[in-house]
Amino acid sequence: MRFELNFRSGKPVYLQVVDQVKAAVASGAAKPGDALPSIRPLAEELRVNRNTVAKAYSELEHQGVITTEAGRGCFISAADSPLNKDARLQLVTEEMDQAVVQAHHLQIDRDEFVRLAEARFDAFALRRTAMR
Amino acid sequence: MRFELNFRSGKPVYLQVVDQVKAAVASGAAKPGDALPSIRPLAEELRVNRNTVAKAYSELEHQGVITTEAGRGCFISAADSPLNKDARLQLVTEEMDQAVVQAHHLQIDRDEFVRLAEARFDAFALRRTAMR
Amino acid sequence: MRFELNFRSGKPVYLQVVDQVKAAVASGAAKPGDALPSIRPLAEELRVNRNTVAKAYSELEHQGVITTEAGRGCFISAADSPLNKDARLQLVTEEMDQAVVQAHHLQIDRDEFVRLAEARFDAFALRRTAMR
Amino acid sequence: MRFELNFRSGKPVYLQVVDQVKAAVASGAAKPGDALPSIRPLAEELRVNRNTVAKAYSELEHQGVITTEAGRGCFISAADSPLNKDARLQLVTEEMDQAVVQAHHLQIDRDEFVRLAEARFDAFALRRTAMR
DNA sequence: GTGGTCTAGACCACC
DNA sequence: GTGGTCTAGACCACG
Repeated sequence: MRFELNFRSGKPVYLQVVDQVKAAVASGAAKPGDALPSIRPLAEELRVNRNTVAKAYSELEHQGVITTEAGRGCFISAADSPLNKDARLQLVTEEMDQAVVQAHHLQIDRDEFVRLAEARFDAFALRRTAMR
Repeated sequence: MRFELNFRSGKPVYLQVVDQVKAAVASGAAKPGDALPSIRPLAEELRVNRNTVAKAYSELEHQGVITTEAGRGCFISAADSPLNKDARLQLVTEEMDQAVVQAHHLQIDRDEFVRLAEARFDAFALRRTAMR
Repeated sequence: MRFELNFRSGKPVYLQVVDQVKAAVASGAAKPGDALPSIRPLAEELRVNRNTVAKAYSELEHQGVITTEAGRGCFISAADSPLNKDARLQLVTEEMDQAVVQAHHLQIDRDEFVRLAEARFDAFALRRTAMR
Repeated sequence: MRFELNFRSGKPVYLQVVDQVKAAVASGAAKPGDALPSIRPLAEELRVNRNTVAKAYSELEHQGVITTEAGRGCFISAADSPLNKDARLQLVTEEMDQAVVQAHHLQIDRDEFVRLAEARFDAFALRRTAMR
């Protein structure tokens, strides 16, 4: 599982982690029983404080998304069925709408906007394969 | 103009107001010249402090979305960002990246993502012309 | 960095701080990368509320003069305004007009005024190179 | 006596009037015994509230710069000797420095800055002759 | 320790 | 009535 953090978005980092784990579960990419990265290495990789990762995991446990087993690690709990395609598209649509709104205020036209969508998607895909 | 606040999302309240005003403008629900709700009554309606609404409006003014006239009120301004092209693209890229991250975690593929970008851009453009 | 506040000038305190930081940068006394005083100690030293200093720093960040890193501090940023040329000229024009008004009321003629513009611009440029 | 107001400077309007009257006295352009415009017409001309002009005049009276004679009007009091040239240049220099600082942050070069000084001085001079 | 958000309530400038 | 500035003091996110 890979996390993408944006330190400038104003959204608390621990919530970004929470939301990304929940998204992975919702899509079926993370399945019940899968292990999450342990706190210390993940904190180092993300360059955030251990407390921040711990808070995210604690919140996830509180929401019933994961269970922590002392000394062993954190695991995805037996969870709700993953969301169907429409529901997942709906969640991405909410993010996309934010980008559309920003584009309107900054006078970015349709061509540029679509080119940007392609370019950024490809840039992320490339980074992922490169890290394998 | 109707606002929907979520006090438990972790997203700052003033930013929720900012985003909702920007969305209203981008969707054509608010047009240049329209008056925004006055700070004090809106704060009461939303059950937040006056300063919180003031901070949202101040941020909107910094972003060039509204203009405030002391003693008169706040108004939607004619869209015309004073930022240069690079800065504008950079800001839209940041929003787009959030959608890309969400798409990856929810296993939305490239084709669907680009189709979504086109569809949402067109949806907003259509609503704006319909409101005219 | 030393600040001189005048509480009876009618000029908002936070704007006095903003202008003095900008002046320090323009004169070379503060260089890109330099840390600004932390908000709390500075507020104490200036005998103003913490929020007032925070507002000044927030304004400076909006203007691109500094960058703030939550939990670390505030730093002078590399000068590179994201505004387009028209907007930049417009802002300088507003400052220049205040000098012109003052000059007219104090009966400074055109030649003296232009010589003053050259002399002060050069004085700042010289100080910046000397501080390097 | 002509006033130039800047509603966007953040400086209270009444203080702008106060400072401009004091500048005219300091330069010798306004002499003891000279009448100031009466409150109501001036407020109309400047498009500000009568209270704002009244407050400026009250402040000037408090500072001993003018005297008001009920039913007759406001007059420059017997005043300090007007400032000499150097002192007046010093006052304009303070304003000019603000413009230089702004120019530095907005990457306006020397040529543009000097051209701007000439252009704005001429623009004001032109407006004044046109209104005669 | 750093900066960020929010509240409660004061006073000011302006219409 | 409008928005703007400032204070005092709380809690949060982060290192």
